[in-house]
Amino acid sequence: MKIGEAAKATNLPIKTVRYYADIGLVAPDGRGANGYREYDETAVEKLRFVGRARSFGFSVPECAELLSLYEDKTRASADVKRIAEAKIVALDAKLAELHELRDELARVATACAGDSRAKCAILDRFSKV
Amino acid sequence: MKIGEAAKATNLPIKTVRYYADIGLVAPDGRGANGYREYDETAVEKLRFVGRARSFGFSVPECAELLSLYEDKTRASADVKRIAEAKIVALDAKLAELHELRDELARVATACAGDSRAKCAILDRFSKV
DNA sequence: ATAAACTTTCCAGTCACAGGAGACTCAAGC
DNA sequence: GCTTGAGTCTCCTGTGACTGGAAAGTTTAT
Repeated sequence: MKIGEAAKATNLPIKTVRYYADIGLVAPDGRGANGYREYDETAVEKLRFVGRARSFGFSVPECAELLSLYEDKTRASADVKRIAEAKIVALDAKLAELHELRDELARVATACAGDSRAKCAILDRFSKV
Repeated sequence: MKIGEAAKATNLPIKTVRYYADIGLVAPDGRGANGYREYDETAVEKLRFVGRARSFGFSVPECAELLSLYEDKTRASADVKRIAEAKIVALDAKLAELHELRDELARVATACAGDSRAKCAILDRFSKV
């Protein structure tokens, strides 16, 4: 199939599919006589794989690593587990901080009277003027 | 305090602090006679807030909006409250998304044997939609 | 036959920084 | 007083992961 169809099938922008081909992350099956990229089911499968991994917060180099693990079925799954667990630790830290930020913002919101007065206790604390 | 100390206090790279000053996101308190940026506790507080907000995917313009809650005393508090509450909704959505991501990743990581066997639930999960 | 849609390459721009050069300033040690 | 090293300044370029657009060729539908 051509790049447009592959893009639709993987739910990725055409530009992104082309970009992945350019950087050698997911190469198309080959080129047609007209020079068009040809994607077979395997390539589409890899694109889907990468798309999902990216949405999980893996960088492109990490995706390349995962993809190589994916391609080489004989490799130990411990490698994949190690990468995933490192990612979970980072996510937990992010979650904790996000909660903190959310609560801080909520404090600001509740401290606001919500009327037309330009007075806000917490804002006063931060404002220097 | 000078930029290095401010950077250390906020756990941000010096380059980033300078960048925020350049684009007017978090201006230093002023400049010393030698031209060095001077940061007071208010500026440091803002840097900390921005640092956290940025790490959750809030763009710089969005951070500017969040900061305006602290900075703009002339804004009616109803507006402040409205903006704050909209951001809280966005934060909650982000929280939920991250939670989902984290749990999904944790689930497949535990399912992954982590030994030398070729089968890995993580990779399966990526490839099976 | 022609128009619309699709694909190609190439180049520029984006966002939020990061790296490095070259010059200036400051505090400490000799 | 001088040197050394660390810290800071501005300016310029590079990065990651795309995204947009131009100009040209190809395919498909009417």
